[in-house]
Amino acid sequence: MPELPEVQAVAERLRAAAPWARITGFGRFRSTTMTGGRHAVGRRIEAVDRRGKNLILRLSGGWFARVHLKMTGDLRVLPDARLRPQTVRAWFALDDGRAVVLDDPRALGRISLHPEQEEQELFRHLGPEPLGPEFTAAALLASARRTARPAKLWLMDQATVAGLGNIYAAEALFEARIDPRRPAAQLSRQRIERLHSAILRVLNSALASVRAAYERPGAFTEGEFYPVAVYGREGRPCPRCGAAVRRIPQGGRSTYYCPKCQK
DNA sequence: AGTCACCTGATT
DNA sequence: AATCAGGTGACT
Repeated sequence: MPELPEVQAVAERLRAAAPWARITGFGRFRSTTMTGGRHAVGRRIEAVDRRGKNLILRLSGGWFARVHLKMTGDLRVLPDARLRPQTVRAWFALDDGRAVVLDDPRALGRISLHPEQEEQELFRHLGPEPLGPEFTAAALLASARRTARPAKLWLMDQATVAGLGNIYAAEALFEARIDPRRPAAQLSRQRIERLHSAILRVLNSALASVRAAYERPGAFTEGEFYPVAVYGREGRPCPRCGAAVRRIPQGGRSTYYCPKCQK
């Protein structure tokens, strides 16, 4: 599921479940799924934030839970902790009977508990929030000049900008008409400006789609909730020029792009 | 800078 | 049986 827009929607949906009761216990699928769970017991959730693709559950008494959904995770509230699907890999039981659960068929998602002083260190490797004030074309240009990597791999690096993944990196490059294989350091200032605004457009429009889908149960399982131009569309016509969309391996995963209009 | 391990399930 | 999957950190 989750790149930045999906993680943001998860955060917003969780916020709607406030006010929170106290955490009375926790459970986990394996010891690696959640670490430090005991530090959450007796505390209350005070806020839900997002940093890149991470969720932060701020707890009373100066602690927080960092949740990473990885490939297939979802974090939500169930009305009854005892009625949890098999794919729930970790949960916090609340004293009103509800539970906050990490539902993750693939079991790659992780939760860890930390004192608030550790937050800076924990997220030190993350670049600017793309929808925040620090993400400017100038900052993106400076980052591009410091790397030898192809544009797509550079964009997916969480140190470049926090929250883009395989889908939205490909979509932003399509939108900006940039070949994903082109070394980032070669991109002109004008192209970087185009890319910067493409990232904002793609993420904002995905966010609108994801929010709409969340208000309609089942929308995610129906497949297309975001109108992708190239991702997963190998061989289908480019919506801009009609040429066949191509799929190439980059960094061990698939990149989709239009060979005719991305230069 | 590139590859692999972590996991499970869907698809070919 | 093999390959692929919206992620990332730990290895060569």
